[in-house]
Amino acid sequence: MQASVKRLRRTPEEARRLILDTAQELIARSGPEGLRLQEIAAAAGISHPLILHHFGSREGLVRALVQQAVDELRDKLIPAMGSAESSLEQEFDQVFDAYRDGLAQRLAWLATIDPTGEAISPAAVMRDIADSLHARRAAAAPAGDAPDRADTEMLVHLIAVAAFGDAIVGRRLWRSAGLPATDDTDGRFRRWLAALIREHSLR
Amino acid sequence: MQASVKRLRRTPEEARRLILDTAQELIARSGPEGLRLQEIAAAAGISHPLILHHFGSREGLVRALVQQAVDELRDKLIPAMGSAESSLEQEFDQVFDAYRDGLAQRLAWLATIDPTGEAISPAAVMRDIADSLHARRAAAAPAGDAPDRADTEMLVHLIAVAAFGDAIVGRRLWRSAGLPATDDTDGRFRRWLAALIREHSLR
DNA sequence: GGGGCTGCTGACAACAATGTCAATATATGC
DNA sequence: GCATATATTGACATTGTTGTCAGCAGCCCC
Repeated sequence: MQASVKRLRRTPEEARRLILDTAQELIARSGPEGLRLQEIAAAAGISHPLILHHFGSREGLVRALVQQAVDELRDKLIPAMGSAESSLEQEFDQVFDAYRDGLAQRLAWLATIDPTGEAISPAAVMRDIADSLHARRAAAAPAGDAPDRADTEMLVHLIAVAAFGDAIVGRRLWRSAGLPATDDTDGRFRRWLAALIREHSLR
Repeated sequence: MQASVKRLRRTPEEARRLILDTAQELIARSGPEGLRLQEIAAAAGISHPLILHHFGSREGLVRALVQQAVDELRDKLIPAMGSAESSLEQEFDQVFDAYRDGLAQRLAWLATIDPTGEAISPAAVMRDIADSLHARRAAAAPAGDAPDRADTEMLVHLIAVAAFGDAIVGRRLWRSAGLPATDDTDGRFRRWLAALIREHSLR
């Protein structure tokens, strides 16, 4: 009666991709707290030992997940803050939007798993970004009045931590301030911050 | 042989306090991921059913934990940002330090447990803080040039999200920027941000 | 000092989670 | 076609975790 379903055979890369993507969807929906192999397997339409086959253990899967989150952030942040053409406001939208779809939550999860930050190699993402931005600021500045390199580093840090914090507790804080937790409020904050930065850059 | 140890009998408040405090220590040390009733009980020197007796279920304990984290943040933030006497730099130190000892991690944990922010009542902490700060700014401003209320709200939001984000991913970002992840770097960032705010407030 | 309220515990129940293993199916190379 | 490699699975083992329950033990009150 039941037509025996043909068993799929993926390449290892496809299988790993499928598992990681499904796990991320589940995390984005209900948080990393209740991440179970069975649940991932059911959502992906596979059996749970397959996950162990490809990642060795649950911990191996978690490592791959956080590593992917870090990579994803890097791949979004570099084009967002590195492009020379877009306006500051557009850049801010890109940076703030980079944390959407649960990426900020995954990074926060990483922070609770690995508080010291030793397990995951940070790479030199922030340095690259600071380099790029500093070159632009130097080019835009009037001759003989190049901005301080340290100033640029602080600026990059501020934007990074503010966007991250906003993604995680922003909406909560707006409600606590009596303001509507809407896209409009989010946008007003971004524009206000952009204006603050611009005002600072112009001295 | 074994002298039968006298069994302690606490008041319900004492018992709850003991359990919550030990749980927080464990979270601060190894993250909320591996928070087990048995483990808390062992660390507190009690039996694990006692936790269930006082909190009903594991979920009840978690609710109490996050509620306490929110309360703790409020109790630290209001005096930090509300005091009229201290300098901006001192205020910043207080705000940034408020997130120490794993409080930021606990709040991030709350964010992953309750992403929408409905479960925990936010109270009007941010509004109170904004009120207080706005009154100060209005008093300090020259007559007829009162600062915008919306501007103060944005400012409070910026400081809150930046301090929060810095507490969680700050050290990681500094390393990624090629800077030392030390108290000195933290302090330089705080002072830089204070200068930025001051510069803005003065128009 | 005796009785009752209830904080507290040990033992157990029930279940869920990760991990193991032998067996099967599918693609690839010859 | 046949053999080999390995992705995949069902069944099972093991361990750990939450939750239940009956009974013990301090403390208060009379």
